[in-house]
Amino acid sequence: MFDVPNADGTVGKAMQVLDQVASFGCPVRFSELLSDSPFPKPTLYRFLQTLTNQGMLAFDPERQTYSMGIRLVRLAHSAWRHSSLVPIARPHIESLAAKVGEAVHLAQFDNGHVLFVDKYKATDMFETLAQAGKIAPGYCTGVGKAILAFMTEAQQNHALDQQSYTAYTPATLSDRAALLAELAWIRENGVAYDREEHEQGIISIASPILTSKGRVVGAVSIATSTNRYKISDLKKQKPHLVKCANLIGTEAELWQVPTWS
Amino acid sequence: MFDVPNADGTVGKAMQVLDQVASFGCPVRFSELLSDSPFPKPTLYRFLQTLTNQGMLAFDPERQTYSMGIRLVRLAHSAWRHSSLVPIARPHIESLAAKVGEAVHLAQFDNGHVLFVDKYKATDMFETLAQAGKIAPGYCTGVGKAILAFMTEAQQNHALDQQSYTAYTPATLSDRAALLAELAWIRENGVAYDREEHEQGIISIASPILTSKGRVVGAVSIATSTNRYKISDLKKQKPHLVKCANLIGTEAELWQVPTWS
DNA sequence: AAATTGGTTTCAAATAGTGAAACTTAGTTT
DNA sequence: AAACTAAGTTTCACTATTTGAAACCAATTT
Repeated sequence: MFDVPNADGTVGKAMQVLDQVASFGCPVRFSELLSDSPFPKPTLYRFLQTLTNQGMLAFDPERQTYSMGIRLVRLAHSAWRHSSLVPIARPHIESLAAKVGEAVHLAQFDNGHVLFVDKYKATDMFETLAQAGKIAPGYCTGVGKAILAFMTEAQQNHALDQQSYTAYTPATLSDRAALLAELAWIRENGVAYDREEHEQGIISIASPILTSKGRVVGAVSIATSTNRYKISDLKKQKPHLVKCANLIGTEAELWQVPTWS
Repeated sequence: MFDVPNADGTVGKAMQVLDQVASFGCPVRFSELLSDSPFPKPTLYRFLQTLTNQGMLAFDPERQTYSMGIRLVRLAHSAWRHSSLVPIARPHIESLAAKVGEAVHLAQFDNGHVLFVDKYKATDMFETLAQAGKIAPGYCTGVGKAILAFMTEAQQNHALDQQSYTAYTPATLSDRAALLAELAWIRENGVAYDREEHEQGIISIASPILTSKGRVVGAVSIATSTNRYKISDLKKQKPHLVKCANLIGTEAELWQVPTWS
């Protein structure tokens, strides 16, 4: 007998509210949230109060709007430094970027989405901060497909249910069957290609990062523009990319936390 | 009649658990958390489960440890971009840094602590990411004192209660009375100085960022080392610093959210 | 002055959280 | 190998918290 999906009690609902505010991507008024909320007025109201009290949301009394709270920045700092692959992967990412001279991305999976946790572009260092934390869909990015292909069946099913299959470009795999076929191919081949499936003119090659027990923990990719390279050029980078991913994978396992200032 | 401080119900407790995990700063086992937790075993256990389910924590099944979850990175990205002063302040911070040739910091207040949300050092851009999200005490940093001095009395009292008054250096103002006197001076003077109160050899001048209604929303500082400059040199930068803070303050007010990529 | 909209508070009913104790592994020790 | 121990998980009756319909309180608008 099934009970409703997975509400995770009061805390789960509060996190749902957090996500909702985040999804607006800008300061938002109570009534705007209410009109798009599964919760009744007083319930939503109390959640907003509690979360604001807690610093997870910020309330602008002049404008009467809610936005994401500053406490999240502190907590995420911790996440970024200790839980993500960033500290381990950094040096490998950098040297790969130096070697191939193209943008290298590091991504992890979060609730059906690909979350970019680091980005290294040989030419400019500036975008990094703005990029870390960005999300992209799983089904139509190199890193996304690389991760999906190596999930356990249960994880994969769950994740595939969460995809929207929007056709961003003519090349997008826009249904589950097409994606499943592609994933099978990726699993055999070891790496995934993004053939302008998410953005016109952008292609990439991505490799999953696996622990020795075969658990996927993320993916690395080399991304470039069709102006400069073709998929066949990216294929040549496969050995470098895979080596980099393997290094990160094995190190992630041995990892003992550093006291990294 | 007082009831217990401010627990904010179940959600508040869950956030307390989140903070506790963050405070370890490294992957941590259930028993380590338990031995330092106000909650009984099953209660803590359930919170950890829920938070992990929600992606606010990450559980490493191989090592059986908890660390901060990747979902926080996504949420904080939103916070950093939309709720913090960063997007408004960036250009002003950069030009100030270029003008004075020293490190410029942008900070906001979070639960008694100073939280650095951006840092610009003319010479290297690299530290920025590692620095954003870092925290420091309020009572012994330039930015901290600048913010404290301009809070409402209620906010200030609350914040002063949260300070530890640890004497990091001989110059630290290590009790509430001394700090209060200093804050009065700062309020008159408009800017705060850090005379090696937090770290030996590091001094700074900091200005609060105020809205037109006089609400403090953060602070900017110019920080340098005693090897290069003295407090009297920093005093000369006061007009530049204050101008920068004012620009940020007025813009923060007019701010209409951008659809910033 | 009446009506509407946006935000806040009340309060009894219902639900979800609590934690002592019991249980299950996995790892030691005798 | 049996007996002990420590770490993690589950149960279940008890209780505290959450819930949301309805009422209330500004501000605006008509």
